[in-house]
Amino acid sequence: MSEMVSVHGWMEEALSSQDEMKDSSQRQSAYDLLSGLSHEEHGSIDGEDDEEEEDDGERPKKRGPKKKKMTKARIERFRVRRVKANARERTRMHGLNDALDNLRRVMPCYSKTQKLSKIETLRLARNYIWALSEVLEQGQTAEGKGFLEMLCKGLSQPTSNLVAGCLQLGPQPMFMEKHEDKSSICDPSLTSHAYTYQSPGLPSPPYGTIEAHHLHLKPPTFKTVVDPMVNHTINCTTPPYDGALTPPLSISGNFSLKQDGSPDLDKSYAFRSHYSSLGLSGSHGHVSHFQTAVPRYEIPIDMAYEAYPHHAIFTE
DNA sequence: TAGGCCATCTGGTCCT
DNA sequence: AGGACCAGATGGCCTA
Repeated sequence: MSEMVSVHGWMEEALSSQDEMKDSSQRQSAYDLLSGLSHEEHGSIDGEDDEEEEDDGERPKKRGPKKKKMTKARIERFRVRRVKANARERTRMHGLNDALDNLRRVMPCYSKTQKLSKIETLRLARNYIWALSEVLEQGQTAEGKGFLEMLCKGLSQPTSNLVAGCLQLGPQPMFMEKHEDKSSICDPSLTSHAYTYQSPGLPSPPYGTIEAHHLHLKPPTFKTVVDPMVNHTINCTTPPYDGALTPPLSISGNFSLKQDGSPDLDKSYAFRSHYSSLGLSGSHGHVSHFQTAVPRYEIPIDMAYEAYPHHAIFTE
């Protein structure tokens, strides 16, 4: 790798006189122009090819076929080959990035302005597949704590918050208990964020901000799920949704409770609620109340959850 | 300023 | 010989 360093050093030196080349394509062509020759090739131009040197006792003689002398034509061929290889590699990486973008679009949450990093996209994709498999195989619902936990497993806190925000749920206490640091703040600005789709609390850095029209909540698109709780079939196939998103619900909004405390799934199917402008008013009141009541949210996380089990999205 | 993320260049390896 | 793929290095950009 020292060779590579020297190559880069050589190129950088050559490039240093071209300060204005900020544009990557410009820089790329400069690289291509200047880097047509590898370190070794470069050395060979002047007939200093190691392979052809006499053994001076300091360097062991290398095995293998002797290298051909670098003629001008050969140098040119190498240069052209290197330039072409660079272009192919760029194209290949662009293809890879396009594929990643496509993957991002089918993730449970998608934002043009707040793109998941590559690694987080892959992790979330894995979790999403896993979570949906669980839904199919074990008849779980694609909503709520369990589903969210599966989605967020192994994700960074910002990504977890993003997913939670998109699904309008906060990471739950049990989920949080996995983390050692419980002294960190609970940040209902996340809830505020969820309400307004702006990003004071959600994982803005390093990803930027979320805007409502950029958020694209993508519910799972499996065909039907038999919900054991209500023993009827829910049609979960949701058409692509491009319209404005409705403000999210609080947890209590998403999971309305019957009078006996059991979840009223007829009223609380998360994704369905998501596309409805109805049923929001109740939760709005709660969220707003919470926000005004606890302006800075410097509460230990378990305390906060006890106090506001239904209204907060807690950060790690 | 450090750290995360990214695009790009590069040389090595494998395959056709 | 040349293309695809890969991983290391590097520098730029952005944010805390």
